[in-house]
Amino acid sequence: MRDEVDGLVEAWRTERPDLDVEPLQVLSRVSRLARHLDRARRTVFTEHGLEPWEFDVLAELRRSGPPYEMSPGRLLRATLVTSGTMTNRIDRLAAADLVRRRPDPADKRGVLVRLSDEGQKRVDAALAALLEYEESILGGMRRADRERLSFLLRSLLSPLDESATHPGS
Amino acid sequence: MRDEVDGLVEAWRTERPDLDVEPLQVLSRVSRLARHLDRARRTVFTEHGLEPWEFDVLAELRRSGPPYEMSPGRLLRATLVTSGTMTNRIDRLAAADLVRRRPDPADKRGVLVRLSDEGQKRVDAALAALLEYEESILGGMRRADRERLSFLLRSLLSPLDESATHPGS
DNA sequence: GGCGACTCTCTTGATATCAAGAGATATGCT
DNA sequence: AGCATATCTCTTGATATCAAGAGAGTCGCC
Repeated sequence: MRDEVDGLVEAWRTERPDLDVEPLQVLSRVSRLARHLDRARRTVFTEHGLEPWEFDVLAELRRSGPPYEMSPGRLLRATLVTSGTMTNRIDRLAAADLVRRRPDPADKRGVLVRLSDEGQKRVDAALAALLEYEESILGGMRRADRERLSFLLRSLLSPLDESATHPGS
Repeated sequence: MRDEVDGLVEAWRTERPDLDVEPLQVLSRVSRLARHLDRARRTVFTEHGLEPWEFDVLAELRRSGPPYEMSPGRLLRATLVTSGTMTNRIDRLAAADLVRRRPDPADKRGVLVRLSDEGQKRVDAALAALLEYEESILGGMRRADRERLSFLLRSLLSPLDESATHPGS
């Protein structure tokens, strides 16, 4: 079994024998795997009439539970985009009738974004398709290995999530 | 130990109890970790006067070994960008004197792109800084766990690399 | 109660990317 | 040899994103 990263590491070891490139064995694989997943997700979502960014926003609303309604501000913080980007996204989602905007009765500065019935249908279908695809990627991996992998990845991710969530350092 | 993905999975389990969202435990962590790594890489490279895309191109040349020279076509295939993007990148790298363009003596259609001395200095320094950062991320992880993680990630990545490298399916 | 600082959404201008195609040279088949 | 096809780099037009800031409304402190 061999992948692109084995070649990458080998090339660096030849060109930079003075450096310890061992961390690439783990972290380059994470990056490359994520790139493949992005491409595949785009394909899966396209089959369900959604762009990846559309899924991101709709899924955030869907996960929040009934009444599937949030402020743009909360949405942009959850999806890590800027306010200009979120305005643009909501405009296009509303034009496609996947969400609806209404004034926030409690704060006249604000609006609320609510998932439409069609939006919920689409995001529910897209999630099912995504999981089906992801299951096929994980394919033969045994349950014990999946859990081991989740555990190890969590140990890397958890400190990073901490520092991103509490940016006060 | 808890991360954002634990919350994500919990929310989906509440809202979609009919679906098995277990694959997210592995693959959402891969995606989120990659996003953190991208941000951090940007920071590290900026400290060395390079954009991430500049590092990608310069590193590709550096890894190819002396004389650190490749065609734009080979570069764009290695970095997975389109030809228009690569032309733009080479323009800017040449303007910054990190690479030089010259006509290919063997093929009058083509040009060759060669790493300049300054380009090599920059990419060498940036790689060292990147590895230092990556080592700090891996921090306390034991060698045996790193190897286990590499092995499991390779088993996921290898089939995907195959299908991307040989697109004839 | 009134004023200043803060928060929220949306707008503007600039940038990097991609998809599609143009123009020039090379290659192979008859 | 000659012509069609393939290959290579670069150009064009459209799009999504971000950074910075504008305008409207809210909240707290004096």
